Amino acid sequence: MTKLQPEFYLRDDVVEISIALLGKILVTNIDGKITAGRIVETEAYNGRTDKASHAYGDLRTKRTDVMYREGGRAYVYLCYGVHHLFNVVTTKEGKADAVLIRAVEPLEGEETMLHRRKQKKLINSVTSGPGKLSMALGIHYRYTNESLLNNLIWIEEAPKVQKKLIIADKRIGVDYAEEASDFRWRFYIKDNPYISK
DNA sequence: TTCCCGATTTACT
DNA sequence: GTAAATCGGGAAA
Repeated sequence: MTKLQPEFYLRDDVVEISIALLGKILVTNIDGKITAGRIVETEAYNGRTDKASHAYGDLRTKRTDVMYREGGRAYVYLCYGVHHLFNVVTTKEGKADAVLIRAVEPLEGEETMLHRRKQKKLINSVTSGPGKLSMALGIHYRYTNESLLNNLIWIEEAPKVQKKLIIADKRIGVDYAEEASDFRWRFYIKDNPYISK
């Protein structure tokens, strides 16, 4: 399989990259276990100008610093003190754009995913949400800033998803972001059972 | 240092 | 349907 290269992440439109990430394969090699899933749901966060983004208003702190770096690395942060949310940092250095991966469809390492999720049976709830997929794939916020060109967390090439199968809708959980909460920057593959609810 | 709260999930009533 | 879990980041003091 072919790992996505810097050119993919360095394109200048985070929304375009969010759409392009649908169908691609997110792979982790953590604790000696390979797990992989097909990306079926994403959300774009448009850096410093997006009220829903952690970098809004040029906010630059220890946590958000990684968003300002060059595309092609992970931004993972702890949400509600419980969940590790995985983002792909995109575009050029200084823009602070990122794509939240909201759901994947398991492809490899299902047993490991179930074990990490403390579930017995493979049903859609194993990876149908941003906190769930991180737990299933073993992604911890200690991996923030990790390069996606290394061999811990990476994304592999896969055929483009047909345009007619891609749905654009409002982002989830960003009601506080005023007009930005209405932007249709959430993208998912139509009828896929692993979409978050 | 204190205080508030979140790009969520799960287990309840 | 509602609420609890749980803790680091960021703002205020």
